[in-house]
Amino acid sequence: MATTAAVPDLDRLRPAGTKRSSKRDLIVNVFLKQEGHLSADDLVDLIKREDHRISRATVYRTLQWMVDAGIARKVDFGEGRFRFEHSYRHPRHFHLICKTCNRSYEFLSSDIEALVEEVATARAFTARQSVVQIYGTCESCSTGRAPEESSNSELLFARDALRIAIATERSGMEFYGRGVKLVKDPRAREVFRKLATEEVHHLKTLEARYEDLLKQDPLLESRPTFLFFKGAANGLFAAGTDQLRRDGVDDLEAYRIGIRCERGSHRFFKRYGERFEDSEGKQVFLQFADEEREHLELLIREYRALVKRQRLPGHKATASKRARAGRGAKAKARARSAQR
Amino acid sequence: MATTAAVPDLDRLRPAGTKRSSKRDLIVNVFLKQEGHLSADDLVDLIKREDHRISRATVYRTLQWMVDAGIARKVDFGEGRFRFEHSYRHPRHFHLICKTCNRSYEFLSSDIEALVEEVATARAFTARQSVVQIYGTCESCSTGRAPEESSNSELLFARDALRIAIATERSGMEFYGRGVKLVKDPRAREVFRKLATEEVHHLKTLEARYEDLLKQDPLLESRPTFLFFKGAANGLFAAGTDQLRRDGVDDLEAYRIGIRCERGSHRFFKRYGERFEDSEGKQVFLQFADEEREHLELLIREYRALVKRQRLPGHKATASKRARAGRGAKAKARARSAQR
DNA sequence: CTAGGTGCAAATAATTTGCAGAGGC
DNA sequence: GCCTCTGCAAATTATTTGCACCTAG
Repeated sequence: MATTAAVPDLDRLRPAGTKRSSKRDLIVNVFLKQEGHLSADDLVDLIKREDHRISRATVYRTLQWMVDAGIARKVDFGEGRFRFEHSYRHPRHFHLICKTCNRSYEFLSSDIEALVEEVATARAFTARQSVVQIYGTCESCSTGRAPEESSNSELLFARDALRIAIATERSGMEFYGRGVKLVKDPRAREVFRKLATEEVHHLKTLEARYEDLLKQDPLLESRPTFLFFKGAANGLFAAGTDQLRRDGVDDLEAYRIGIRCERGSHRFFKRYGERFEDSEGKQVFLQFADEEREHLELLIREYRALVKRQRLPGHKATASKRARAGRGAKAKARARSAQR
Repeated sequence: MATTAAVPDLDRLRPAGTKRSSKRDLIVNVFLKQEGHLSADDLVDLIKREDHRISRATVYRTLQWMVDAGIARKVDFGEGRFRFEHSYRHPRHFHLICKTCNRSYEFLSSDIEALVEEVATARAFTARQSVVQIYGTCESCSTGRAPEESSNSELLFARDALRIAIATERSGMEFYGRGVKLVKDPRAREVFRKLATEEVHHLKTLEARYEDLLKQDPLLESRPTFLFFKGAANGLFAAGTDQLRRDGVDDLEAYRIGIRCERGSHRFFKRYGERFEDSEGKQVFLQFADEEREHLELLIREYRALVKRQRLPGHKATASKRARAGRGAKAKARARSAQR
């Protein structure tokens, strides 16, 4: 759908000491107009239709050039030959490959990526790229129903990332809202109130963006999940809100929980912001990543200030006594670990 | 190490209407003596050394025959040609592939497998096989140190599966031990006591097997993790034991927790028992799987009996009242879901 | 004796390369 | 004019196949 995008800024990508060529341009354009995973041969056929004087070798050379330039990715579905997919505006992803109809379906799993990283770390292996392929039979082949045409994965990625972001902001709002009521220190209450308001603003921005996205494909909401990310389904602050519900959460504890959640959410916006190849989505996410980092820093600062204030006499006797006693060291250790 | 195993019962594997042949036997034997991932060409070289009159075509044909017979698996590391690995006594696994030295390392992640299954289910895709490959640089290539010789993955698999099984039994022991003290109904106490004893027996069997395994490779304990399975590191009953620690766990709740844990542990033994290609390990695991299923059934029976008994009058008024009131339906629903 | 199994050489199939001429900067 | 791009044909690489011959059951 509508990926008839004009040739991107190829000039930027063009490796040094390289010349423009009308044939290469033609091949690149034809390639970018296609959806899905083309074999070299498929592309040759398409090219021959436009200009039959372009040779097979040139197509091969151009494919290699596109891979080097970062426009295309070479993928191997175990067929004994390679296929090529766009990488411009297509996030890295994994594949479901139907052995019956030879179609392939894309997905991304943050959870699998995290586990892959863990395994690599455990084996002291420096992972540069990973391939996850699930071979089997697709829904339309096993039910006999017509295959649903699939939306382009950039849109799906944006949709899912936004859904997660929205859930995160919503849970953040709830978290800080609950915090305002729970926290005893007046300054802390002010901090929580401020952050709650910010989350509301973020939420509005994200929801507006989500609406925009839906306009690009009316069926977008009904399409299957592209980005799998378990922990984030209810928002990254959901666990924190649960913790706030527990008895005996004092102001310091509330800060610590907030710090943990903000850190997760900062990471989320940073990581997925970088994955967006669409510059607007990227901007929104990276801006939020920055803001979340500011929240994080604010919380840490305030946390420390509160620790200091509680240590001073003239406050609640019990609290300051505890702080001066054995607990002081522990709290410091926690604050330190909170910075990590 | 020591995989110079005699040719397995090839006769069993031999497809119907197939004739014995000394050349094929030679090829199969040479293949099975090798460790690691051979390309067809590697094997041809090895064969030529033994008998230079065996042709390339025969090697190819025999490799295909081995794949069909289930002795070998064809793997694709994206080199433009296939490699072959044993499947006899080698559990299915994933790969870390070093692009510098072209060595490949094996691992298995139950966690990744579970996520892969989830993704497939979400997309209504019938998964038959999945490939996970991590490309990058291995430890010895990035540090320059000599590569550690790796143990054969059958042993590593057995080691890790046994470790998990031992942790599971240990946690099961603790779970039932705690249950005995906590549970009020005398019959339930008896059930918990019985199960605790059984877990002790299991534990002994498994520990003995683990000791045997260590004899096969003195360095076995120091080798890196092969089977990654997060949830099971502390035993599949660990979470259950934590739940027992909570306040307000009544006898029924204790049963429900036990049912959940036994189900997980039954699944574990079944799933990994089937993966063992070593018949002894397989036997131990599958036998345990059966016993865990019996435990499971016992718990469900006893759970139901207790529900019934509590519903009868003459018992603790509060408990039976609750059971007769709104809670009855809920408990039934839980029992039903417990059967799944 | 007959269905497989095997060797050899030739066929495929995907991709790469050498080289001479064409074309952009 | 120089250096890159391109077409063409030939080379390379991994794997398969046709066919005549061989061998186990």
